[in-house]
Amino acid sequence: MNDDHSPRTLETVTRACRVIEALEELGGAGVTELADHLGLSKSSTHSYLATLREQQFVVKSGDTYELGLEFLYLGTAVRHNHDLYRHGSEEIERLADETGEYVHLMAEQHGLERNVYKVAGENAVGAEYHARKQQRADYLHFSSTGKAVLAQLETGRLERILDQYGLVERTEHTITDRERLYDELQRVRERGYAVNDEEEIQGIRAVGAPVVDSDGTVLGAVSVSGPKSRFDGELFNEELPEAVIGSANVIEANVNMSSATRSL
Amino acid sequence: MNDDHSPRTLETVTRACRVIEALEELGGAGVTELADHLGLSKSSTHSYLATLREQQFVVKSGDTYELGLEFLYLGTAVRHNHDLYRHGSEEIERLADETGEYVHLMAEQHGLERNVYKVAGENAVGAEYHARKQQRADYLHFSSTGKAVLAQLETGRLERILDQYGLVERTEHTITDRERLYDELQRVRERGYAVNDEEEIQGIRAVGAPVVDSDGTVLGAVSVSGPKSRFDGELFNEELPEAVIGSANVIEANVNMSSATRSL
DNA sequence: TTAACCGTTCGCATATCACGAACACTGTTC
DNA sequence: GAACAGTGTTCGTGATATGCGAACGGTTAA
Repeated sequence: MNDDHSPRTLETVTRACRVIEALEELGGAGVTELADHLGLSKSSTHSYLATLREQQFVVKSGDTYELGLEFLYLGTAVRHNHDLYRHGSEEIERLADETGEYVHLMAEQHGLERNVYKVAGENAVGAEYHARKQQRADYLHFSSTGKAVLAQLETGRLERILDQYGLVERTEHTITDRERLYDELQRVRERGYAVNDEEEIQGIRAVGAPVVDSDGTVLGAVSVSGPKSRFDGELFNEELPEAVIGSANVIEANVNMSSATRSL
Repeated sequence: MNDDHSPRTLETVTRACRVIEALEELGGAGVTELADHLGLSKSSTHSYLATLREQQFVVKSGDTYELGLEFLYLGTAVRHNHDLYRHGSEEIERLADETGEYVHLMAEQHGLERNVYKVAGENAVGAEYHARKQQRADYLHFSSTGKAVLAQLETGRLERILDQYGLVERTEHTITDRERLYDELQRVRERGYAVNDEEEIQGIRAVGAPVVDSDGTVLGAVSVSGPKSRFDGELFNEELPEAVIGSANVIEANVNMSSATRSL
């Protein structure tokens, strides 16, 4: 049950991945700049860039190398193959229409939260929040979707994730105590939805519900988020939870329907 | 002026790229399946997958490996960094509203056409066309955007691209003769826009205009496409060309404005 | 029970990659 | 106008990381 005997990995591939990430972070770079950034020699860095370019993963304009549109292609392909997007995008759009707020569809990968799809409702606010959610990947313990997912994991995996990443404090409201988090997750399981009360960003609240497979594995979670001023009272405690859980259930139904027809 | 002395390239990186592409094509795969597909040994294939997984580029569910959401992140990052998207997305949306048809924003990379952004107008039709445009990358010589771009390239680059890829026939209307293409490109330059008259897909016409930098380099092209039945007469010969050129000009202005302010 | 599949691990031989030094080119500086 | 400090690029070499095959552990089917 333990997948820990770290398998043999290829340094050359690892370095290639770091080159790609660095190009993204820097928004394109020259050979020398990249070499410094990665701690590689200029000549080696050049070889990596030349290879990625030959494979059309990277383009060169003038003397700077950038990630190519191949990544956009791969990204949309990944999204379209993802169960949550295939069976959830329409429902997410509907929910954004209904609530008028920001709606997110997230999945967990490698113990971190990844954005699958997001839609801004008519009254959706929060340029800052929007930008924050643009992050590569983020921790699970301070978002409504993250907590909704964590609450569904078997304790073994939960603990391994917490061990690996810890409970980083993002705002003063972030839960940083392990026992408090366990209590919180218990409440999430009881209520069927999770809440983010300014734990990720000051002034922003969110309500999230997990999307669970028919075999009980979590696929991810749906959330609605908005300003604290608006997210209050009956809306925050009843209407939104109901709406979010409803959407999650619709998506679950779509997923299960499709997997049922697939096995005919 | 010749960049041809093919530089030294890293086989390990090339193979990693092929693994990624194969995972995309197959929509996820097991070790043995991938090894067969790539002509590598099982053990080597495993090492590649293990490395890509460690770098969080790949996820493993059960016994099948799939591309991770990292690619979606990288893809949207690439799009948001792309000049055409930054300064063109709004205009493209406006054009889709105005015409009610399918609108595309494309760029050339490595001599092929890459989709940057697309918006479906209200009456937009063509599921097939839509799917076709989902392609990884396509040739330049049979699309309106592709021809608009080709018409702006210096003859050296143009010839190198044609030498590399040839004039593949996609439909019976595709231009497969070099001289005829040169004539066509000359007309494109004279009129300021390019036409695709069922050269890519039967029954689909399109009008495209290039987006050119202030130093004269092509950034890409805009197009409007739709069914032959509707794309006819005054609309096809005057209104749409005017609209498409207008949009291209707006995007050019945005791009130049931004590069002007940047150099202060 | 056996057999035929998986995915994974490991040792070994060899091909591959990292480095530094040199090159070509550009723009700057004095 | 010449020397210089920056680029990006090429190439030879030695150290080592990688590819392979064989074997292992597991699951499913016969």
